[in-house]
Amino acid sequence: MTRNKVKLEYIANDSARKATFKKRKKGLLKKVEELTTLCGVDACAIIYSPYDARPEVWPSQIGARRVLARFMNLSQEEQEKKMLDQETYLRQRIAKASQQLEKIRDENREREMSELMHQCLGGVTSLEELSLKDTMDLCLVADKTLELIDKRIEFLHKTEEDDDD
Amino acid sequence: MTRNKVKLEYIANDSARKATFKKRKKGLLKKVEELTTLCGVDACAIIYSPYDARPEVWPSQIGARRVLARFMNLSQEEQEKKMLDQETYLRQRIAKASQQLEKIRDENREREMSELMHQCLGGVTSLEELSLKDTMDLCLVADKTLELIDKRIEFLHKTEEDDDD
DNA sequence: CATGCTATCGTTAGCAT
DNA sequence: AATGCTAACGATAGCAT
Repeated sequence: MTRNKVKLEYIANDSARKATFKKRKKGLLKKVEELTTLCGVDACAIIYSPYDARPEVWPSQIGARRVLARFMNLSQEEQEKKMLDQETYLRQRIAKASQQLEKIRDENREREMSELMHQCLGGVTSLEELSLKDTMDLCLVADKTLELIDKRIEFLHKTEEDDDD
Repeated sequence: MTRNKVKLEYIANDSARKATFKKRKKGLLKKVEELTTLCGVDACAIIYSPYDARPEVWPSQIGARRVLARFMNLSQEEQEKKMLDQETYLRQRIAKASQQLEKIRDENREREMSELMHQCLGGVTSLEELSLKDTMDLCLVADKTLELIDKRIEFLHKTEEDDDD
């Protein structure tokens, strides 16, 4: 069941597409209902499909028209400002994923350099074998480590003073 | 985490409500995007909230307007026919749940009578102790059981004939 | 073709940072 | 407040009837 991750693309098979449509339409309307109930916001949904002459509308003809009236009254320019269109939406998701990737790369780089530093200290690796970039990044990690050691020393001194009191 | 099932009602706490709104709005837009992509249907969503002056709109100003134009052009009467309003939606869900309940009750009743029949056959219970309704239902179960036995006998006879061939 | 089932996957409430 | 995390919950794809 649901063995292969569903690809997000048009379902070619007619009956499978209709079945998925019915299920997901139902799920979507439920979500809209929950959102408006839980958060007290005004929303509507309109879904056109080849399976019905009329669109599916939520929450009701009246409710939808009220929301739409608000929407249609906004000037076109005003709307464009806050509008989250599909391209913007996808760009935001890509940007976020890229950020996460970079963060993970940075973390990995730091771990590498930390390991390298310990290898150098243990004499397994020699500084002469390293590229310029590796040497520089190694310096950063070494600096960080020194800072940590300084803080530790300071803490231990403070503890000693407290003991004297 | 999510210890107590979320009650479907307005969230009184301001910050919790806002947090839930942001999360669910995002999830909802994703669902709309998926539905249109997978099933090739025309849809839009518009969500007003107290957190933004402008509504959240999907898929875009142009796309939403195209769907809305279709919708607004329908006569009011035509719309009412196919409209699934909130009350109808809830009534359908209640009706379905009631059906399931009744089905389960029937099944339980049949199990009860089956047990009762075996008790009677074993002499644990006497037919004199039973109400009219119980007796009648017991008859139904007994009839069913007899049918099963007849079928089994028929099957065994057939098997015997086959052995003779 | 519609409906029901359920393993699997996606969503999110509550918490931590 | 906003963001990230994750256990728990809900939605649903594929199948059976």
